[in-house]
Amino acid sequence: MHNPELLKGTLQTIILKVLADHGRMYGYEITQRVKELSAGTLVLTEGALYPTLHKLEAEGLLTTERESFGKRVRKYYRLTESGKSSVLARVNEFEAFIRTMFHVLQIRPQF
Amino acid sequence: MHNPELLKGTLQTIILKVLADHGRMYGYEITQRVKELSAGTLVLTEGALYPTLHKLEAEGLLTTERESFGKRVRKYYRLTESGKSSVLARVNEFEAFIRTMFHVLQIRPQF
DNA sequence: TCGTAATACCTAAGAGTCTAATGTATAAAA
DNA sequence: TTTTATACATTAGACTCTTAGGTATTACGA
Repeated sequence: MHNPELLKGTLQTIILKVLADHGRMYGYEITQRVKELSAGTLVLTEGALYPTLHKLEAEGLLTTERESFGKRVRKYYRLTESGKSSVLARVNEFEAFIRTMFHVLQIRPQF
Repeated sequence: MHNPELLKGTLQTIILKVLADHGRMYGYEITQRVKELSAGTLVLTEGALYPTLHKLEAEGLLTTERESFGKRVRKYYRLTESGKSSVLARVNEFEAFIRTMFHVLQIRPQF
């Protein structure tokens, strides 16, 4: 991402939506999937990812379960019912924001 | 704006583009125009607006001229040549960000 | 006329979100 | 065997914004 400031405020939405689309995922897996979906432009840093995951869990939107693969431990996250309800709201909010920005910036790009 | 976090990082782009579209404007006028263009959803606070205008001026993207209307003084901002070159780049950057977000969020809304 | 709202500029403290750096440890690849 | 990738996590500091405060003029309604 050339301007990383634009990303601010979208991280929770990204995490929730990716989890909604993929079911159960662990942190590192989320970063790799987002990198893939964004063709390498969007790289989630660990300093942003983990605190956000913990926060979403504390808010009751995610639950976790630890699983061992040999000596390696992964912490899987999945949406709670509350989390599932939130996803659509967050995505709608993001879309509304984009529509507003299109009006303000007077642009109407072809997507 | 329901989620003001989404706005972060877009303020400079908004100011530059609105100035590009309207020519010469003063601070308060910018807030009103943005409010109008966003149907009231996007309200620029003064604590964000003025420091940003000063910063853009310090970076050479804007120039100012004070003008008096009776005893009231307005400070008009306009794009410099450097500012004009920046506008398109910023808007393109924003559009690229949106395209990336559409991929990551797996959405393709009708605008 | 008198108070309030709108206009018009500005700064500062603090909150929130992120990056960069650091730490620990295992597994795979060169 | 050394580096890279995997996998978790925290912390200091940077950056951007909101909230609150300050000053002053003009317009409007009671």
